[in-house]
Amino acid sequence: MKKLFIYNSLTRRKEEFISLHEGFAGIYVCGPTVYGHAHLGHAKSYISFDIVVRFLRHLGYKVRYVQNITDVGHLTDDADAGEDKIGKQAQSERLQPMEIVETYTRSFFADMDALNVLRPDISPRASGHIPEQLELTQMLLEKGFAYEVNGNVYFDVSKYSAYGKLSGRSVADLLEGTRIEVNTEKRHPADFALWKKAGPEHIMQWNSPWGSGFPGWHVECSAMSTKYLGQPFDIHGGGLENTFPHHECEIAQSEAATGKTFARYWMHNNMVTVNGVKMGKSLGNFITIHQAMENLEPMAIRFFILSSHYRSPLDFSDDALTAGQKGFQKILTFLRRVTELVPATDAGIRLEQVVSDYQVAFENELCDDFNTPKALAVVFDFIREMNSLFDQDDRLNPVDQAGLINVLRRTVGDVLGLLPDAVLSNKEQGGDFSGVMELLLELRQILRREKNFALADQIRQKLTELKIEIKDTADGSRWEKK
RNA sequence: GGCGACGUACCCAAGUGGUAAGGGAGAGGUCUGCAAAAUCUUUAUGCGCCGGUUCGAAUCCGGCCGUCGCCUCCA
Repeated sequence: MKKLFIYNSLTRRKEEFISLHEGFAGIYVCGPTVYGHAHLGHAKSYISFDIVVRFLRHLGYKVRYVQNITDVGHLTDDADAGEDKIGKQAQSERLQPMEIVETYTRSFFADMDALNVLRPDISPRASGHIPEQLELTQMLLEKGFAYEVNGNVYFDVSKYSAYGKLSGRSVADLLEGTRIEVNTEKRHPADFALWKKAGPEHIMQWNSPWGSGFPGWHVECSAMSTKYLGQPFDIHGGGLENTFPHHECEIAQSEAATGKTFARYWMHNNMVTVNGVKMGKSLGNFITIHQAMENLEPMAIRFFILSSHYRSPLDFSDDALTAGQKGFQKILTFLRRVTELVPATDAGIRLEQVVSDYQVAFENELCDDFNTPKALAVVFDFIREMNSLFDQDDRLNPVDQAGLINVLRRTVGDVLGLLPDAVLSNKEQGGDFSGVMELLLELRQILRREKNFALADQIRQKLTELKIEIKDTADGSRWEKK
């Protein structure tokens, strides 16, 4: 198996990835809180981790990918004063919380499907794992890492000396200049809730040894990740903005409770900005994936996201997106060209070596912390080389043609996920009116032969307006739906 | 105020010590009746600014300027 290097946020270094169990990889990624439609930030995050999963599989790992659905406990505000996001949305839409959860969970998966993000193997819901969360909380109480006050249970940060090891903060720093309001119940302002007492206004609440309530947000990820992946497990992923406090708290809870390492490699993807400014719920400038897909095809969005590294911030601007759209189109055009080349057994050149070199180069880039921009550069270099070759001699051995199509499907398709069936079938010739198109092209050939270019160009122009592009080549005309 | 990133051509974006990938846009050539597609050439003696280390720095160190993130909900 090839050596894969991953930047580990915990050590702030690239490290060789060595999975806990040879040939297997367990990965947990913080999933969405389903109280609204997914936005471009989700797209970047889940596409980034989709690449991780796809590439691990490509390398031969058997991957178990767990990504939670947060449907309870995530508050709108400071952990002591806020409302439950789901509950709040339920009130404003006058629906049951679980209706909200269903609606936005389905919406989330629909968007992810459109972006060709593979579904996780397990999508556990927080509300479906209350016992596991209670158990972890209980364990922390028993071991003295937590304390109960008035039906609330808090993690005692002062008992866990490693608190801050992921985010590089010290508990002392947290006291200075902090915006955490002092809650008299808590022994230390940095202590965080494992279990919250629920007032009557809370629709979602469960019985617990400390009265009726609901779990704190951080505890779900600790409980569900280790339930399905064990502890320790290989990779924990999430958005950079969750490094603190969310991930820091996950580590504290899990490692304090069991005395074992929680996750071995931490991966954080960077944020999305829109025209240079942060895309934030509070700023009201966030673009949903659904909105973005009104103007752009999903694969153009995916291509654009992959054209920058996952640890770099990405700015969505019209110019950049247009460039992405065109770049992606170039790959499709090439794939079509290869598919349409007429195989010739007497082809002089064999491509086995160059195809295999290409695949190795492609893999090498991704082995370096999933460097998708470089991998794409390898793809484009290869395309240029092949195009140049076919411009001189378009005879291609059938074995090479199959090999070429295969390697593109494996790399651009299976690993980068840029060739979903929808794209391939959409771009294929045929369809109900292909006969009509052929007739039209034939007539146009006659016009051109008679040098009636005015009329021939008019037909081409009209078709262009109908999103059908005509290309006149030496062997005749071709058409393509745009 | 604390912690942390980043600043590369007209735009996007790789590159962490050895002499600036890739995509888009622009210019010119090939092909074409013309387009489109493809292809070739070309567009940063320079990588925010100023110092330093080094035979050699976009890459390391220090200072400054600027942008952004986290510390409060966010992927």
